[in-house]
Amino acid sequence: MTEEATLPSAYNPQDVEERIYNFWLENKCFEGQANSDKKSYTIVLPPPNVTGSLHIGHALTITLEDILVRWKRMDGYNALWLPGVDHAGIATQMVVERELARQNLPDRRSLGREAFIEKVYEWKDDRTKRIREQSYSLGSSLDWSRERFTMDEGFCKAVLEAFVRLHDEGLIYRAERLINWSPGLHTSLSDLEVDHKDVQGHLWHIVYPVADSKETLTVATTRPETMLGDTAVAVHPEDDRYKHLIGKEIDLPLSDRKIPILGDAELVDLEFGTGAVKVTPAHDFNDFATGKRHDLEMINILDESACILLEGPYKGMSASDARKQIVEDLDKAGLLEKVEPHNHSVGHCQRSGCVVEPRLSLQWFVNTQPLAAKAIEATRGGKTQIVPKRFEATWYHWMENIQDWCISRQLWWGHQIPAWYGPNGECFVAMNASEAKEKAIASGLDANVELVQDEDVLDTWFSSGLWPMGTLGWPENSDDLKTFYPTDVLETGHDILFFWVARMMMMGIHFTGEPPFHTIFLHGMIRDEHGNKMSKTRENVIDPLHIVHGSNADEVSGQFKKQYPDGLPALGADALRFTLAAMSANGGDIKLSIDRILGYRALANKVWNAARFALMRLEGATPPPLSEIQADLIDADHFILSRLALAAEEASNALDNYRIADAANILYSFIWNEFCDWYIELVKPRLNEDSASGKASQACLLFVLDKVLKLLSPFMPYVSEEIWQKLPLDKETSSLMVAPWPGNLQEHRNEKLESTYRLMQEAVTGIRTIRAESNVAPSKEISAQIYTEDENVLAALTEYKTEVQHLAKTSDLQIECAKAPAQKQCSVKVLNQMTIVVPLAGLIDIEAERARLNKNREKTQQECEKIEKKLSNASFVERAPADIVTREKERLAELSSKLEKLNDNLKALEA
RNA sequence: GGGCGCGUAGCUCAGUGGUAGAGCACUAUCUUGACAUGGUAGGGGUCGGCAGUUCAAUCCUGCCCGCGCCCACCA
Repeated sequence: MTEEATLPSAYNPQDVEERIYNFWLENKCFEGQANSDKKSYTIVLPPPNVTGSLHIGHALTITLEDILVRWKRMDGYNALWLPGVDHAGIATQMVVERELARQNLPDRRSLGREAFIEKVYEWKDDRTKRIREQSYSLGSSLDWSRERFTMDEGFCKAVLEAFVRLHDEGLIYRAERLINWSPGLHTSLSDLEVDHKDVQGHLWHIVYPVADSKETLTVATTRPETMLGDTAVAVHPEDDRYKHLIGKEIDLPLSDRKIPILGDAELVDLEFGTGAVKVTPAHDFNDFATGKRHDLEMINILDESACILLEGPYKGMSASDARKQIVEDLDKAGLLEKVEPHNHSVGHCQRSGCVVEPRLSLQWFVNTQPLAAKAIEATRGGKTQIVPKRFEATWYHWMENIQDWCISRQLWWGHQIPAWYGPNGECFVAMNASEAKEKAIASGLDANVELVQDEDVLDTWFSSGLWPMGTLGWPENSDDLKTFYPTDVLETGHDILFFWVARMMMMGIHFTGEPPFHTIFLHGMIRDEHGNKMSKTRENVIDPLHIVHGSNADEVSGQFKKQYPDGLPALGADALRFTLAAMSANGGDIKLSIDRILGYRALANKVWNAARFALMRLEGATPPPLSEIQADLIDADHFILSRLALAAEEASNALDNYRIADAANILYSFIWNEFCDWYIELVKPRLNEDSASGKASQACLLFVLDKVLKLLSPFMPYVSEEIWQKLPLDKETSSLMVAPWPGNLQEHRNEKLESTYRLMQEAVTGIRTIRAESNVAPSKEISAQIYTEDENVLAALTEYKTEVQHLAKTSDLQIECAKAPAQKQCSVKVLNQMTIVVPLAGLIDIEAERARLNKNREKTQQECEKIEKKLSNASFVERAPADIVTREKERLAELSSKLEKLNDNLKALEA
């Protein structure tokens, strides 16, 4: 045995991962080639937010995308997987502001815009580095030479270009509207950034006096404080209780104003509350629409922090304080009729958690309907498919009901809106200040006019929406854009289907005429093993890097402390990747457990040891290629080759259909249950024989191992590469990760051989079962007899006698074409096509044997009756397909014969 | 209010119109020269309930029960 051919007895990822990753980097294995002759395959990584570090969800994204990209790269494609980070406007600005506060540094406003942005850039650089290193740790084959950032120079250009063009086309406009406002963050939000939560509130019934009358009108509201901004009361025009009041006025309590009573069938639901609704157009979306319909005054009563703005007793109070005070004042005045508990849904800011206020303000919007129409067309027409298909329903529902998108944010961190204003509010949208000035002059403004740029920045998702094209060079028609655009697959969590994927589809199609990808591949959310959301407060977070590199006792989350008080060992990137891949079925949520990862770590170790075995036995020699020793292969070899060919085909098909979990499971069971459990055991006696068969077995073992490593490489890139590098093979490439994908091994398929070879496996398992049930030590050689009445079975078993003897440890094995004679002092196993008899003189426990036979007999009897019943049903025989009927008949014959043998043996036992 | 999904072994989940599966856990046994992160064998399921379609339903249809998620401006 040569020194270099030995492997340690257990796979230790820590010894391997960093070295292998650097090897790939040095060999530029990850880089896509612009202008390549090969067909391209492109995925852009969903850019992580620079706010933080990678969590387990990112690990899933990276795993699934890396598997696809590594597979396609091996399969001959010019693969590009492009990394980058997202500036994540609101989130990052918030995190950095919090960080400044934590360090007792001056806050954002005292720093000023420029200095603050500088601070954010420091944060961004630090985080980007960290995210990059974390990506390395997971083994991601990202093309780092093409790494992008949503605010790098080229990307800024893309964003400006997109904004200016959409504006020129009339698809971006500025308008005063009611928008979602975050009083905590002092910025507008898009509809999607508002989370609606059910809140237990109240319905206050307030008495509104009708002007110049003794009558009153009681309104019901969940927000009494907004009555300061009421500009009407609405009733249903058909409501007999109130319709005589329409056209009259209300003396609005607590305000010195009169407001009209109107009839509005759209706003008012006769059944709800009192049937009379106070209308506050500046603070409620429905009321806003009503205000538009009736041309009502819109009174803004709240400032940007949601405190009362109006002069008077409530000025400066927060909305909730004002509510208390107003309710109290109304009560004192005898105007509070009653208060009912009432559940309703309240919008909360997705980032800060504060209650979102509808706020009237001047903002920029995208007219999304024309853009969405084309995205719908692309998915309807099949140019872009959504996997899994069930997400199409939600996709269409959302796309078809899309609302205009508020894209301006009152933040500092982000792409500043390329609009400049003249002294009288004239607005000029341009790529830069000087172009804006040109436009201003062209419009007739003075040449010395001072223009001021819009202070606001764009919604982060506006820039992310340009990610696939922008990262490849758009708006320039760059080589990368020509080579890699449209990209192929957009893989991401289904939670950002609307936020991100929909926007990319709309923007991509609008600007390039092509959908940015042909497949939208969505995965689920990762939860803890009980299905709970992972969160710091629950202490159930699994940090991917703690899995990969291990973690000490302090780093282990609370939930795992009991189980792993000393921390976790390094389980390796391969184990984590394989786990995530194997559990990712159907785009469903993943309930992740450490146990599961441990199980797949064992797979890495299993492969490692299979290779270790091969290397030890090959003793450094390179066997001839399989093609040269074809004639010396025996059925054991042909069998595993055929099974390998099937596994390779099925795994490739699964990948083709985005069934990553299926592919992983196919490989797992081939490697473990077929290659290791059967083939390696079978090949052991032959490997070091000095014969043609011995040489052939070496060649075959190595051939299968090589293919296994290739198939496994996208899933477990590290362990497979490390082993492959040590194999005595003539290698096509310097790295496994760029070696050819063994998708087509059809020439090795041999289904007929597989079915006869299974008889050998059945015989072995049968003898082993008898051993186990009769407590015969595995080390003890026994003798056995196999009886069959089928010539073909006899021939097969005779052919594979050596294998059976070896695997079942039977020194004396007789195979006979006869009905099994009834024998005493024997343990008997009756199978469908054979009966196995193991003489156990003195060892046999008659009672246990009888119980076993009886149990088997009962089961067989039941089966028989079931089939007999089926076959005696005339309509079954008539209407079921012929092959099903034939199969049932054959089974019945088999089972009856088995039953007969079982009865014979039971009788013999009594004798 | 609308939409989507789930309910299969103790747990986490695959799956199929015609003989119910995996991993982990469990039981017994074995340290044999690849691997105890292992080997061998075993136990364990009226496939949520009810009805329908069908020769045949865990699978298709409907209803019901339980549980998730998404969308929606329900004063």
